[in-house]
Amino acid sequence: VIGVGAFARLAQVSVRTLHHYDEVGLLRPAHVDADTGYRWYTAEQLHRLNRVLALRDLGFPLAEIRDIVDDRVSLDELRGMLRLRRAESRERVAAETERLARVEARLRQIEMEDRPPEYDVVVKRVEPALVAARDGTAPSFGDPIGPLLGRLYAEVHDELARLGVGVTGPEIALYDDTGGAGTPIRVTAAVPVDDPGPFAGASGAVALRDLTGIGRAASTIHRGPMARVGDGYQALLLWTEATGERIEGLGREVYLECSGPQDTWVTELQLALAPRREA
Amino acid sequence: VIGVGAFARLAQVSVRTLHHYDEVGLLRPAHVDADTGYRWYTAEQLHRLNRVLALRDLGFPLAEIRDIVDDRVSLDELRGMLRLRRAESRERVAAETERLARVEARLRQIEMEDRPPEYDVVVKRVEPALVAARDGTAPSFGDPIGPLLGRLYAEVHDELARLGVGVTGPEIALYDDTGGAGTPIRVTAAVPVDDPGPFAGASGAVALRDLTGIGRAASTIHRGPMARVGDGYQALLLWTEATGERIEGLGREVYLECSGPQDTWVTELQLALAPRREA
DNA sequence: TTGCTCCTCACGTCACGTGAGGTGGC
DNA sequence: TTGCTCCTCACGTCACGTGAGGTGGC
Repeated sequence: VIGVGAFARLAQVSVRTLHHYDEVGLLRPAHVDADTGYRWYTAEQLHRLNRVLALRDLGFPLAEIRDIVDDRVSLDELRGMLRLRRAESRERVAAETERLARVEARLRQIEMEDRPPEYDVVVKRVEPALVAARDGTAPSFGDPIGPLLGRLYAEVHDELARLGVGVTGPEIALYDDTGGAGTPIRVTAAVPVDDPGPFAGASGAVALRDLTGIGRAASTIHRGPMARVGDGYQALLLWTEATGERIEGLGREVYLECSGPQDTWVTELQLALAPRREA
Repeated sequence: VIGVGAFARLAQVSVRTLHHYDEVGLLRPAHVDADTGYRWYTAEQLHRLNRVLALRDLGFPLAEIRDIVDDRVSLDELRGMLRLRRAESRERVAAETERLARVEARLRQIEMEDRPPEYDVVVKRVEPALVAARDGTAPSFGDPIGPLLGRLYAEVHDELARLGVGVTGPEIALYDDTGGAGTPIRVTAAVPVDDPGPFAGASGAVALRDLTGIGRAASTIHRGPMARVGDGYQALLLWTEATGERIEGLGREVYLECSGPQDTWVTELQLALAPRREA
C-alpha cells in the first residue's frame, strides 16, 4: 500500500493521470480514505496500470482499454481491434509521410526561389456536375485559346437562354492534350445547370453532359490575365514533381471571377492526380 | 460575390469551417450584411482560403497560418517554421512507425499463442537513485539465486539499521551476465536510501552507490514466485525480438511486493534498451 | 510552526462537428 | 405557405496539464 505520489513515480506517470484513470474507472485505487480522500495503491495495481500503459502505447483510446483490461472483449474481438489499430496506424504513417513530402517540397522550393511561393497547391475532391457543354478544337497551346472559348461559351449561353435553363455555377473549361505535342487540343466549354428537363428538345452542338468528378485534384488559384496562366500550370507541375505525385487525365479551369478586365480575373486550375500510392 | 454555402462548395470545406475562420480572423468575408449577418465572399478570397488550406495541409496550426498569410513573418522566419515543421513531421512518422511495429508484434504474438498475453511490456525511463548496495556472485542462472540475495539484503538492512538510515523505496536487484554462458553472474542487492550523511563512517561490504538511470527500459510485471520469473524474462525477450529493439547492459528486478508468501509477490523486471534508432 | 503530500474543482487544449432554435427572401 | 439558405449560441471532442485554494499528519 503506497500513496499516489510514490505509485506515480514507480510507473513514471503523472499524479494527474492517476486521478484521471480513477475518474474514468480505468484504475481505481485499492483503497480510498473516507475522511481525507487519500488514494492508496497496491503492487498488484501496478500490474493493471502496466497493462493500461502498454495498450495506451499501442494507440488505443481509454474506453477501449477499459473494455480490454476488464475482460469484456473476447480473444477474437481483441484480434479484430488490433487489426483495426494496425490499419489506422498504417494510415497515419502514410498520411504523415505524405505530409512530410509536401513540407520538404515547399522547403526546397523556397530555398531555390528565395521568395515565398506565389501559388499554393491544394489537393481536393471535385464533385461531379451536370453541365451544358460545347466542344471545340484548338491548334495548340501556343496560340491564344481565349477567342475560341469565348465563341463556345456564347453558344452555350445562347442555347441556355433560349431553353430557359438556369446556371448554377461558374464556367468550366476542359482541356484534353493527350494527343501529344503538335497535335490539336480538344477544348470543352461547360456551364453547370440544374434542371435537365428543357433539354429534352435540344439539338445541335450544345449538349447536356454529366461531368465526372475527380477523386484527387491538384488545385491552385491563378489571379490575373489568362495570357499568364502558364505560371500557374508551371507551379502545379513543379509541385507534382516535388511531391512525387503523378498527373492523370485532363486539366480544367474554373472561371471564378471573369466579369471585369482580365487583370482582375480569378481562375482555379485543376489537374487530376493518380490515386494515392499505398505503402 | 457569393454566399457562404457556394463558397464552401467551391473550396470543398464545410460552412462551419468558414464560420470558424471568420471567428478567429483567419478569413473574414469580403462583406457581412449588417441586418441578416449573411456572409458574402469574393473570388479573390478563394485565393486566400487556398493559401490557408495549403498551409493547413502542411500541418501548421491556424495561429501560425494567420501570421503567414498576413505577411507577419519574414522569408527567413518562414524557412525556420518550415524546418521546424519538417522536424516535427519526421518525429511523428518515426513515432507512428514504432507504434505500428508494436501493434504488429502484439498481433503476431496473439496469433501464435492464441490467448491474450500474460505479460505487458512498457517502455519507460528509470530514474537514477541513491542506494546502499552489496555485491555477490552466483554460479549461473540455473541455480536458485534467492538464498544468495536473501543474505545480501540481510546484510544491507543490518547495516542501515545500525547507521539509522531510512529506506525510500522497494529493493532492487541488479544482474550482470555479460561474461557469457557458463561464467558466474555478478549480483547486486540494492536498497534506495535518502540521507547519505551517516554513511561517512561506514565500512565493509555494504557501500553507498549512485545507481545510474536507464533512458529506455523495457519493463514488465511478474506476479508469483521467483522460480517462474523466467516466463517474464522470456516475454521481454520475445517482445524485443518482435519489435526490433536491442537489449543493452544488465537487467534489474524491483521487488514491489515481497512480504507474504511468494505466490503473492509482485516484481518488476527491467531490461535496458539501446537508444532509439533514428529514421 | 514549517514543509510535504494530498485533495477537489474547474478551466484550457485544437479545429472544428453537431444539434437547437430561429430568421429572411423567393 | 412551403423550401432553401443562412444566422447565432453552445456543448462535445480526448487525455490529461495547469493553476487555484485548501486540508491533514510529521
